[in-house]
Order: sequence, then C-alpha cells, then structure tokens
Amino acid sequence: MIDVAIIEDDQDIREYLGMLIDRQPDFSCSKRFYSVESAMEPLLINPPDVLLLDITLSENTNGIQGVSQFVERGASFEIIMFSVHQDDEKIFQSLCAGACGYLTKNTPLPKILSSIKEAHQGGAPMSMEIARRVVQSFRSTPNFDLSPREKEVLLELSRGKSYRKIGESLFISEDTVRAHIRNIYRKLEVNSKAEAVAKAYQSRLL
Amino acid sequence: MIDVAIIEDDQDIREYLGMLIDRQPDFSCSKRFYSVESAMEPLLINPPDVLLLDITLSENTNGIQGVSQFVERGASFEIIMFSVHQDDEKIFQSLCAGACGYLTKNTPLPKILSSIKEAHQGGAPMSMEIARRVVQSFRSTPNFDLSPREKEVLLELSRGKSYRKIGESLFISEDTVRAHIRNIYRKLEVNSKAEAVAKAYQSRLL
DNA sequence: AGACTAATAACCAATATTTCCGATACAAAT
DNA sequence: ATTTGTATCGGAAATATTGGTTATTAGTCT
Repeated sequence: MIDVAIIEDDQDIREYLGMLIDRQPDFSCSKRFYSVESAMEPLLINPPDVLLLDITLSENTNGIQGVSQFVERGASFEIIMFSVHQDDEKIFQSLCAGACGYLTKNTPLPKILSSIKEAHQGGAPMSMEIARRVVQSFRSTPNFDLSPREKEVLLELSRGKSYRKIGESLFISEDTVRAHIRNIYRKLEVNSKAEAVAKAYQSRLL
Repeated sequence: MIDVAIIEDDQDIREYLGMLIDRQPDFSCSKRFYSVESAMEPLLINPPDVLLLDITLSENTNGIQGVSQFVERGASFEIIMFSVHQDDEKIFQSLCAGACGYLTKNTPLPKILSSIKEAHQGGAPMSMEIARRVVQSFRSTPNFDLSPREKEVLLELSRGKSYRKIGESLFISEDTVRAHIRNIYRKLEVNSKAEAVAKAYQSRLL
C-alpha cells in the first residue's frame, strides 16, 4: 500500500487525480493540498511515501522551491514533479533541488501509477522526453583538441595551483607551464585561468 | 518494425537474446556481432534503428569506446548500453559518449523490448537503479551560504573578468569587488579565482 | 625525402592583476 | 546588542598575462 500525497493548485486536477489514485487497490491518496505552505507541516508530521508536486502554483512558493524546503527540513519521502513545463531549466532545477522524478501532465494514469511505484522502489521515473533531456545533458561537447599535456595542466589549473606549483607537480619549468597555458587559452578562446576553468567545466572536459 | 542490432561477446547471450527479440511481432534482430570491430562497417553501411551494446567485450574495443567510435563516424541509430556493471563511472562515461540508455543484464525481456521501443521513439530507457543514479548526480551539494551579491561576483569571475571589469558590471568599486572575493574565498575555502570557479561548478552553484 | 605543423620544453622581460594584510562604515537582520 | 552583508580605502608582495625567441621530436602531407 503506497501512501501518495498531491500538491496541486487546480482543484479539478487535484481532486480528480487524487480520486483516481485513491481508487487503485495498492494506493491511497488522502493527503491533498493546494499549496506548499499548507502542505508543509502536515507532510512533515505525517509523511507520505511519495509526493506528486506541481511546479506552477498560485501561492508564493512554487514547486521547485517547495522541493528545496522539504529537503532542507529533512523530509524523507520521494518527490515526483508534475508539470506542463518541459524546459530544461525547470527540469534540472527540480532534480538539483532533490526531486527523484519528473512527469509531464499529459502522462496517462497507468504510467503515473507505475511511476509512483518506481519512485517508491528507489527508481527515478521520468516522462520519455524528460529522460532524454537529462541524458543529453551529459553529452560531451567539442574537445578543443587539447593535447594530453595541456589537459593535465588544465586539471592543475582547476585545482587553483600557481604556475610554479603546476611546474613542480608535472616536473617541468614554470616557463613551460606558461607556454602550455598560453596554448590552452588560444584553443579555448579565453584569457584567464578562471575563464579557462569555467569553459572546461561547461564543455565537460573536467 | 524496429530493426535491432546486438554487439555482445558471449555467444549464448547474443544468440538467445537475438532470437527472442527476432521472434517478436514488431522487432527484427538479424544483425548480431561479437565485437565493435566486426560490427563497425556493417552497421555504418546498413544501420539498424537501435543497437544493444555490451560494455565488457573480449576484443580490444570495449563498449564505451564503441559508442564514441560510432558517434564520431556519424552513426545515427540509438545506442542502449547493456551491462552487468552498475558503477557510476561506466554509466556516465557511456552517456557522455552518446548512449541514450542503459540497461542492466538482469532486465526481463518485456522491459528490454519496451526500452528498445522507447529509445526508438526518442526516449532514454534506463534500469530503475541506473536512472536514480543519473538523477542523483544532479543533487546540489551545500550552498556555502553565499550572499546574492557574492553569487553575482562569482558568476562574473567565471566569465574571466578582472576585478575592475566586475566592478564596472556591478556598479561597485574595485575595492568592494576585492572584499567580496575575499569573502567568497573564505566561504568556499579556496584561494584563487580558478579554484573558486572549479568549486562552484563542482557544487553546482554555477 | 623534404616541407610543414603540432606538441613539448625552455628562456627573458614588461606590464597587469590578484592576493593578503590591515581598517572603517552603515543598514538590516537576529 | 551582536552579527552579517554590503560598501569603501591603502599598501605590499605575489602571481598572471602577454610579448618575443629557440629547440627537439613526432607525425602529416605532398
């Protein structure tokens, strides 16, 4: 028996979806709220197994802020975002904040139910398009054709080392380090250590 | 009709799984290979819709290198990794290289079939535990309690700007920028711009 | 084979920027 | 009342950036 909570400001959706879930043999859904504010205390005191959380709420706190707040206050239930939005920002913000899954609102009931089960079993249920975006976020971008040595130097740079320290680490002179860094700057089209490190992270070189 | 290819060095698994898939009404699976080397040319010339690719292969090229090679050579089919391994390194390397999904070898046939379908439809099918690891990789680490202003300065830092430029951007004096950066360094426990940017990216502050 | 390019390594010098050490001030929040 | 974020100032030392130059080795192209 999985205890499901819903936070959703649209009364029709909230009550209808809640009822549909509650009718299923292995699910109960009596905890239904229209805002994060009204849900916070009840859900911390009497936690569900899984929370379906809408992103766009009419009260002050949106769904993403809601996840953060639940996590900060030690909530241990699984949170699945439930949203019309498919934009990357919202997806990644949700997952960063601590949601374990993300469903779009056009998801059919059977998929919603299997997703709740999956979340409860330690999975990470997502709508197909969402999963693809998440996976694509790992894709490497160009290599910039850094030589192996240059990559080593770049790694040391990201550790905040000075030219001298890098030279000591790699057993080359400070001047050589300088030469490598100049070439790294040229290839990455940057002109400072901070920018080089930023670009390296953005391009998943590091 | 989805055309499925398999690269798997264990003959028993390869032929058995290939046969099972081939028997399904909407699937065909006649392209079966024991190595990336032997599969490369045939699959580039006559591409399948979806490739199931084992990670641990007995020949020189492993599955992850295989993904990279297919992607580099312009293959347009979807690649699902198929592996006993659940370690984060292998998962993220695969996805970074360009795989769209990742199944563990204990996956039951119906789930394998639905995953192939999902990949073909533009999804990112993953075993439950794999998906959770992927999602968890987004989790934010501590905030370091940077003030809003400090976050702004940090962002400018990551763009490679000098103290003076940052001051101009934020309409404060160079001295103030200095002070902010001092505080950022204290909070992040670093002592250079490059290291601050690195830590910011690692902690997903940027 | 000869020409060419890239990676690696090293040196010198001039200038710019950053880091570290202080100190001060005010408003807002706890 | 104390802390915190914001803002400012000055000086000294350390470090980074940019410019130039040279050399060896390895690989590529014609």
